[in-house]
Amino acid sequence: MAYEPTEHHPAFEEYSEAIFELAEDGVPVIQARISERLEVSRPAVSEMVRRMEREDLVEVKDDGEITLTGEGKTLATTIVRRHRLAECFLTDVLGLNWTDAHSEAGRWEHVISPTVETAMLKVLGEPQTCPHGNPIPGSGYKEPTGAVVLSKIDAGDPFTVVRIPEELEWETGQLEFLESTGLMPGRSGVVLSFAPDGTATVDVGDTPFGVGGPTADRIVVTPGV
Amino acid sequence: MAYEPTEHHPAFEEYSEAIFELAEDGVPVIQARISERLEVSRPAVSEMVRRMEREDLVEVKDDGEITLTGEGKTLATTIVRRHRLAECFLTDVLGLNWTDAHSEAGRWEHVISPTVETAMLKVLGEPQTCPHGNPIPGSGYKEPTGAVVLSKIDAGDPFTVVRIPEELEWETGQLEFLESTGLMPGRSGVVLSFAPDGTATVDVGDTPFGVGGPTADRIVVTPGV
DNA sequence: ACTTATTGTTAGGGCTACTTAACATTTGAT
DNA sequence: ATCAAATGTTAAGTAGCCCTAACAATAAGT
Repeated sequence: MAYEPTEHHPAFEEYSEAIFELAEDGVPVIQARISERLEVSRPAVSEMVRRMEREDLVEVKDDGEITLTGEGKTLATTIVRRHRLAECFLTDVLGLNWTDAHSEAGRWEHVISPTVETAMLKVLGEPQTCPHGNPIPGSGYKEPTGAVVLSKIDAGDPFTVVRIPEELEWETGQLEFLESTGLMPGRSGVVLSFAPDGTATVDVGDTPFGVGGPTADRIVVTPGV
Repeated sequence: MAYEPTEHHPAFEEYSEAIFELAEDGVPVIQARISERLEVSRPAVSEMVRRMEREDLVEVKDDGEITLTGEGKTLATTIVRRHRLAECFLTDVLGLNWTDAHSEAGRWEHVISPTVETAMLKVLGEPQTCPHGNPIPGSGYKEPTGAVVLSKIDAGDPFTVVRIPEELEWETGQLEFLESTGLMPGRSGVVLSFAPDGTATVDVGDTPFGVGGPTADRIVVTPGV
């Protein structure tokens, strides 16, 4: 059928999303970080940021920090919402695994229309988070009080997984690993020990396994069962 | 997430699909027809056909007729299959109407992976045609014997709709009209009369209505109920 | 046969989004 | 304070896909 481009340039969608998620993950939003996450060269980011500034999607502070404008935030939350909704849909309705759902959703997010979005929300019963526990913008989700990162749990103490931040999903192999070990939102376990380098050994039901320090610094959990 | 381009260039997918569907509709496959259906300039088609020839997706005969090579046909049927499967999915699972489903599917077809395709087939129970009655390539669908176009039915005789060819779906307003009148696959009706200009007046249950000659020349039906 | 319509191609551009190479600046660590 | 690492920018170039204008060749109608 007639070639139908997206309303907004797909690249603007991708960059807005990256900026939103970097901020969400607490990473300083500068060009270098965008370059890494999107795997494009720094000059490419430099150029795109200039264009997005011209289009009033972002503002760049004197120290280089990039923030989304109102319009930019609208675009970003729309894409993030569609991404996470698509992940729910792909796992719950089509039975895909975490890993596949994540990469598929990276394409779906640019193709989902408001009509489809509404229909998906209805079929799924208004979910509030994606399968990895990240909030669906606009769903009214509130992170449980007392949420901390896994590395803050004392050795010997129990915990319940809240969410796997987007930053980790983007590391190759990470989702496969977490899904295979069962370290996923809603699951409870116990921290058995911490190695000097920060590696945590945890038990969520099956065989205990190690979680690297940087990863344990990012996975959000609540203390207790 | 990292920007993931499609395996094949989206334009190649779009052109292959157009070529496949023109042939399916019995329209001579020449550049001018592709130009019209995709709503791009003739030079654009000229260039793309040259590129697709270079990539071994099509062959151009001396008289200008364009045919898909084996590889081209594989690509085309893949896209057409995903398009029609998506239409089924969008109507049956997400409850979209015909018109929306058709335009959405035009984007989905480029985004659906083999994994998702398999999952959709399963959820839908291996459908053989899209909601408009067009065969899903690879489904083993056989058009009913004795199928003819609506304009071949004698005035006063009953008929059952088999399919609305892709060519009509692409005309703006056509799907809305057909859906609103109920002239859709599986429905039976009676041809009340033919005007001198070929316009057919039909009755499929509600108020009788007229169907233009060119349209009646394309809608496929079987005689009888 | 002659005119008109249809079709395809060249030539010359444009826009988006990317690349590498090279350079300037800033930040951090010792 | 200095050297190295990190960051952003310029410049120049590429690929993909599109456009208009102009032109040549073919097909069709009177």
